[in-house]
Amino acid sequence: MPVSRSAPPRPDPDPPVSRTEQKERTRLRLVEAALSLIGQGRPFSALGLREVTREAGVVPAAFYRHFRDLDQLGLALVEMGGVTLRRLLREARRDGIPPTDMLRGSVLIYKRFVEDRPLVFRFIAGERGGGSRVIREAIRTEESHFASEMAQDLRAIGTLPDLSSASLQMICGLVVTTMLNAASDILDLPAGQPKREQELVANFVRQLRVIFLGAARWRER
Amino acid sequence: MPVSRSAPPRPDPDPPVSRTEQKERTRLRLVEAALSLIGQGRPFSALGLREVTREAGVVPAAFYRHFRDLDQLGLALVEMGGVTLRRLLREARRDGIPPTDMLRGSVLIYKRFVEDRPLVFRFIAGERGGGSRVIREAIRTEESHFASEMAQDLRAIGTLPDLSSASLQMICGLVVTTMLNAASDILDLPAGQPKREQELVANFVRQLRVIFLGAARWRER
DNA sequence: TGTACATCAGTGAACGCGCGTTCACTGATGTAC
DNA sequence: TGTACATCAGTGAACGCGCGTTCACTGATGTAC
Repeated sequence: MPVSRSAPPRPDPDPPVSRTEQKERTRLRLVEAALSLIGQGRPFSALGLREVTREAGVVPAAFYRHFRDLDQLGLALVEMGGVTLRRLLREARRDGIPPTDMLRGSVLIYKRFVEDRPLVFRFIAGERGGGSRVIREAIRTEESHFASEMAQDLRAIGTLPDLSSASLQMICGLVVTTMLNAASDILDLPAGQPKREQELVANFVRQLRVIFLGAARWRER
Repeated sequence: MPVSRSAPPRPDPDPPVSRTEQKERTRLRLVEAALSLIGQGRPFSALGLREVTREAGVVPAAFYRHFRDLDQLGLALVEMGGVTLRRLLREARRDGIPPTDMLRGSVLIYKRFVEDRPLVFRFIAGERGGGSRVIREAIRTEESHFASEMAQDLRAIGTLPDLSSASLQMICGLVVTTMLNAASDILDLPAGQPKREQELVANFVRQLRVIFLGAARWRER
C-alpha cells in the first residue's frame, strides 16, 4: 500500500518509545498475562512463573527485570484492586447517588465495576482467603482502607449520623465483605444466564438493605 | 521391659486390622497430611501430590488407591467441612442457646469449633473464593445447605417469625459469609495476641447483631 | 482347622516434562563531549 | 549535529530438580474348599 509521497511528516507514527516506557509496557503485559490466566479459571496461587511469561510473550528470565517473584506480581495486582475500588468510590461520589434508592444505585455502580474489571475482582475475592500470607495481608489492608473511606463518605453525606466512627467502620467492614462475596458469586455464573444473575444481584441488594436497616437501629453501648 | 509370662492373652494388643480398615486409615492420613500442609500456610490449590504423600508417609503411587487426583481429595475436605458445620448446628441445638444473649452464645460455640478444627476452616475459607472451580462449587453447595439448616433452626425456635422462608434463607446466607470471613480473620492472627483476638470476636458479634437487628425490621415487599 | 489360591494396598523404580533460576549475550536507547 | 561509549531490557541456552503418572512387584489379608 503506497503512501502519498507528499504526506507531511506525521508526528508519531510509531511514537518513539523511551526505554522506561517500553519497560513499563512489558511489566503491564506480565500483570495482564497473570490476570488472563486467572480469567481462565486458574487460581493465582497455583500459577507458575514460566506460565505467566509465556502468556505475556517474553522469555522467562525477563520476569526478573520486573518482579523478584510471583508474590511481588501478586502485590501489584492487589494494588490494582485498590486503585479500582478507590475509583469506584470517587465515581459514586461524583455522580451523587439518587437519594430515592441510594442502595440499588450503589449496587449498580458496583456491578458495572465488577463487570468492567472482572479479573481484578476475581483475583481479590480469590486470594483474600486462600493466597499466600503476604498477599492475604495486603488485601486485608486494602479492604480496610476502602472501608474507612466508605465510612467517611457516609458520614459526609449524612447517612447514619448517630453512629460513632468505630461503629460506622464496623458496618462498612461488613458491607465490604458482603460486596466481595457477591462479586465472587456473580463471576462464577456461567455466562448467559441473565435470570440467575438478576437473582444474585437482587439477593445482594437485599443483604445490604438488611445491613443498613440494622445499622439505622444500632445504638452505641 | 519384660512381660509377665502368666499374663492372660490380651484381646487385641495390636487389634487385627482388616484390609478395609487399614485402607481407611491411610486415606485419612492423606487427608490429614493435606490439612497439615494447609496449616503450614500453603494454599491447598498450590499443593502437590508428592508433597501430600510425603507428608502422609506413603509412596506417591499409593495416592491413586484413594483419590483420582488432588481435586478429589479437596472434595473430601469439603465434605469434612460440611460435617463439621452440621455438628456445630446440632450441638447448638442440643445445648439450647441462652435466650438472654443468644448471639454471643452462638458465637462462642462457633469459636470453639473453629479453634477445634482450625485447618478445616482455613481450607474452606481459603478455597471458597480461590480454589479450582469444582471445589468452589462444592463449597458453595455445602454453604447453602448449612444456611438452609440454620434457617430451619431459627424458624423452629421462633426467631424472626414474621419472615418468609426466602428472606430467612437470604439472611442466613449473609450470616454464613460473615461467619466464614470471621474465621479467616481469626485464623490469620499471629498466635498469642489475645487482645487482638478479643477485638476480632467482638467485632464479629457486633456485625451479627447488626444483621439480626436489620432482620427484625425487615418487611417483605 | 489347614491348605491353596485370589485379592489388592502399598512399594520402588522409571519416564518424560516443565519448573525456577543463572548466566553471558545483543542490540536498541540514552548520554557525554 | 555526529561520534564513541554506557546502560540495561530482553534473549537463549543451560542447570539441576521435583513433578505427576505408569508399571510390574510383594506380601499380608481374605476366601473357598
